[in-house]
Amino acid sequence: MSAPQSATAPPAGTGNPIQAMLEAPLSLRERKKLKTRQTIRREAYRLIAEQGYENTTVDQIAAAAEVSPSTFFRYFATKEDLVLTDEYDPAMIDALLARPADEPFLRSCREALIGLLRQLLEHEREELLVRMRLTKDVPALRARMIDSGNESQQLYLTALTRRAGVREPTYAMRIIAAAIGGATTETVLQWAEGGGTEDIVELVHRTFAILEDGFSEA
Amino acid sequence: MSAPQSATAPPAGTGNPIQAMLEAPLSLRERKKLKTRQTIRREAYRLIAEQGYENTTVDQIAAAAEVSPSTFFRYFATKEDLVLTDEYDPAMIDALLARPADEPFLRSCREALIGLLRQLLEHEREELLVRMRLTKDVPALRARMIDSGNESQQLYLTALTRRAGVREPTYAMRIIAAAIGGATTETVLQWAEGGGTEDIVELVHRTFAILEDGFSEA
DNA sequence: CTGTCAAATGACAGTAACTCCCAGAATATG
DNA sequence: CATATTCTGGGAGTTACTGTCATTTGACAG
Repeated sequence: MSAPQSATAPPAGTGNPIQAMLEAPLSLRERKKLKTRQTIRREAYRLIAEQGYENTTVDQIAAAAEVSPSTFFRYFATKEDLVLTDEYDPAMIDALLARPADEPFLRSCREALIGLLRQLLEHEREELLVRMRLTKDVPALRARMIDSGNESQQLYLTALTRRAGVREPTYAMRIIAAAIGGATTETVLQWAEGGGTEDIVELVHRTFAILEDGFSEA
Repeated sequence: MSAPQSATAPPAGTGNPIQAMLEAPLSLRERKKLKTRQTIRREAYRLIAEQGYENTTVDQIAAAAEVSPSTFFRYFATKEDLVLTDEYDPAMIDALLARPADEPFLRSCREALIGLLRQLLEHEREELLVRMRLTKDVPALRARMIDSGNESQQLYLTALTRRAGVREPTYAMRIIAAAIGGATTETVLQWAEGGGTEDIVELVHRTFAILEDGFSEA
């Protein structure tokens, strides 16, 4: 292992919430942890690409990353978390709340989503695609992905509630959040199924157009 | 176990898809299987009510139902299936396709859903409530419930596709199915959360009203 | 550089959901 | 009654995950 090049701070960030974490001055310990995490994930993706998700065991991944199985679970609570852990949710809420309060909610959602996707595409397009494709194909992952816990639905609901300045969401808010959540999740999955060749911004526009006109197309 | 009353056909059905299964002439073997299945499920629900879902093991359930663990898995592929297996999906598709083809799709969905719910409420209101409450509370269940595999989304998509008389669903169909699926799932869960005290038909009407007017309420 | 404390790791044992296989029992069939 | 088919129980094995404890590693003070 090479020696650390002193503990001075790296260059300042760009405001990208994902990069921000990488730019903070990290202690040796933190750097090691980050490195371990990345190694585990990288090796996992490699093995999964070779053998498939179900055929790849945690033990194999741990061995490939040269950590003990115990350590694996200290970094990822479950095997599914390897693929599903999402660092963007807070960013999405911020983006939503940053929109003007008098803008129609559907438009706020559309613009926030597009903004976030643009950032993601720029920095981790490939990883995003792999993850989405796995999410679509592996039942266990698909199930947990759509679970309201870490899912868009909860996120839209939070934004709606805060924007209205109330504590408890109304019935209408819940339904709206559920519908938009379902539609946007499906949008991203569709993009992944097409191999990422389609323009996702264009897809998002189509999705929200459908929602806005009350499904009159069907 | 009481003797079968000869192998002649029982009285004709009422059109209820659930009763229909119970009315078919069953061989001894079939009747035993059905009974075993019911026993397992009943004992499982009892234990889960006492101890919670996670604290109840398959071995306990098997013991209570007086079958071997092997047999349990022959009847329910996974522990989750105990709660999640749905016999109504085909009925829902039929109900959807039975609506006039020129009716707006949203209205078809609403009416089909209401019709199905009315039947369910009449015959198994309590079981439905318990299941929905579990589905809302246990993360693993909530996740799989919302999974497109056995979920309304897939079901709406099928109906939309067949009605349009095409093979492959269009992009718009997928988005519409996802949105309606999300909204209706949330509707039923909300009903369950309220303990079933609210009028679910009324909730369904509210949900579809929101969808129809393009979320202008938010 | 040294000693001390907290955090990270690895080894181990254990649990629970599931799978596979095989022998024997129950049911269907002629 | 005889035979074929299906169902069941038992046992052995795999895998994801949990908890505990001793050892190691990095952080920090003097």
